[in-house]
Amino acid sequence: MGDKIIVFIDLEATGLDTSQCDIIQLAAVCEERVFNKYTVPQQSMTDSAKQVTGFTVQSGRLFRRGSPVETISIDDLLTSFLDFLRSFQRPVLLAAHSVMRFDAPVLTRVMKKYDLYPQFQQVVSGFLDTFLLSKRLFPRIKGYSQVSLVGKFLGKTYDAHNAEEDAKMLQELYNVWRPEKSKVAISTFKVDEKYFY
DNA sequence: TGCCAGGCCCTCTTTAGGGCCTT
Repeated sequence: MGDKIIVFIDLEATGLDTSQCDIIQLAAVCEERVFNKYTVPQQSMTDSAKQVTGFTVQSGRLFRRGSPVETISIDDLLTSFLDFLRSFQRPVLLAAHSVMRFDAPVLTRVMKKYDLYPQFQQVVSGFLDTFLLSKRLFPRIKGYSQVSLVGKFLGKTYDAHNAEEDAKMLQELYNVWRPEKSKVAISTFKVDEKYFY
């Protein structure tokens, strides 16, 4: 249980329904190392997802705020993500804001769909939910959205809903918080918890 | 199998329920 590697992740998707949404962008950050890939979703985006993320699909191409974005297949995206995680040479903890509500169920479902879940389980030891963690660390503050936490603790605004920026900001927040191990442990969940499909 | 977090805060509360937060 010594020092686990924490990889901060974020994903943008076609909507909030974890049982069926498609991944559009997946980013992961660990210290100076960065993973960031995009893929064209198979299904249309919800109106609110379009509004929030700024992504659009036109003629099978992905755009963010009107600019074209380089994409790869979802299969390649997932495979290269696993390669990135494996490069740390030990099981990693995936940290994201509300990971238990959103990122973990989506990743679990999609990994299973592409028969990559055994590999995923092999390299990922668990999930750290920074939303739950922030509420334990700072029980009396007003808002716990990532944007408000970044504003409060880092004193800055940023390109929210760009997965890479979100993941980087999350790492910065964590480094500023320097949470006790016990509070981290309480906000950490095993990969194969039964509520993931 | 069947279930879809989860713990704290607020309030039209304490014999409880809904919102937060994530796209």
